[in-house]
Amino acid sequence: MDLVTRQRLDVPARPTARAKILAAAADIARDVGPANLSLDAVAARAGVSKGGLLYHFPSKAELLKAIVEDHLRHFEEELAGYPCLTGGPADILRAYLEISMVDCARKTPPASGVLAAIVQHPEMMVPITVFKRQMLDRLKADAGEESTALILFLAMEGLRSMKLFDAEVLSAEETEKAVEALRRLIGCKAAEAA
Amino acid sequence: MDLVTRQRLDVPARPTARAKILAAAADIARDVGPANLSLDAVAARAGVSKGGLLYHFPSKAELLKAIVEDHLRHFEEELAGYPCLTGGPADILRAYLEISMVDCARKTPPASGVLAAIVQHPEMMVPITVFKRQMLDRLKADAGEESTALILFLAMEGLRSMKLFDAEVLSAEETEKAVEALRRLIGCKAAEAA
DNA sequence: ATTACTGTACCGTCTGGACGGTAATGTCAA
DNA sequence: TTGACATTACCGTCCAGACGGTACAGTAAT
Repeated sequence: MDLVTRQRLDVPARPTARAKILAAAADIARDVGPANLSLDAVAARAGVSKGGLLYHFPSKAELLKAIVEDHLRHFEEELAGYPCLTGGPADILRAYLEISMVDCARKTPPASGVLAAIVQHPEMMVPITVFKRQMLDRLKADAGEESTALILFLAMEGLRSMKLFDAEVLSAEETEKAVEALRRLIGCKAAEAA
Repeated sequence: MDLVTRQRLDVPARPTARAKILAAAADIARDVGPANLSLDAVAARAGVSKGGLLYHFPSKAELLKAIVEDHLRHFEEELAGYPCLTGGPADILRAYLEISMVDCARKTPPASGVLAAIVQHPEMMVPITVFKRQMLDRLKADAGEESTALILFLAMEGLRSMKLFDAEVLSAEETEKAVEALRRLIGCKAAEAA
């Protein structure tokens, strides 16, 4: 079984190396700024040699691509694994809201790594844009009113961008209040539809 | 020569060089990715030599700082210059919403330059964060309900981040619908307060 | 022996920015 | 008026260092 197949099947023989490198990249990006991410620094932080790093990721672009793909896959998985309690409408709205929140609350977000990928290779924004678009479509299909989906989506994107830039503009209380308001918005519209 | 450009920037007697450099930086950042902004490229695009560039901005960091400051100042000026029609409550909410929209609709947004500054020197996020926080406080003070200000703020941040990354997720119609919904939200709450 | 890696040494390129010019535009005293 | 010097605005070259990536020798397990 070669490396590529194993990665695809999610069955790493030594799961530590790849995962450690990805985590290290996010850390470094956060520390020195997403534009100043260097392979040397990532290798050092991950506890592997540069040769080792380049064995797993044959180029910097590949590493950054992997970060983006991991990020997207992870979000998708969490969303798919979210327990749909009611089975009724607005379930996806709710799941999206809650998953986005835990995603934002994560202590070491891989977001800085994603940011590094985007600013160094703008074309890596494409899969992210596609993902977001599909997400919005799902929200729209699930929402009673289009505007509900739009507002929820935009507000979550706002919250996400804040985390992305490490800008703690909203206090924890304010964030909670905003989420509460959005929950009300979703619930209200769902009740209308029912 | 360029009267329009000169008027947009306030004081300088010979504003051409400085303004051209700032504009060139935004263009280059957009073209090659915010992380790959180089002084050589900026100088070439601006039609000045590298020495000339470094005369106006003694270091790359100074150039990036100037981009951020210009951006913030510009937004603040537009907001201050917005005609307050009613003189009543929710005026700032409305002005913030409309100014944000024209700011987003701008054909050549300097946003890529700002992004370049942030990702190369994360500490440059600080003044932006402060600005956003003050903005939010003003919105909260003007809003009848706190949640209204929060939702509006977050949604606008979401829209802004979309433009920042050149991700056209929402169509023009969807954007308009979202803005309409937000206008309704503001108007409704203002009427309640009155 | 092969596979699956690690570690090191090195190379070419790019980049920030230091530096030494230079031409035009004041500024001011004689 | 003029010559002497100062300042402003800019040019073009050079260089040390950092970076991405390659080459290759080594190793431990299968």
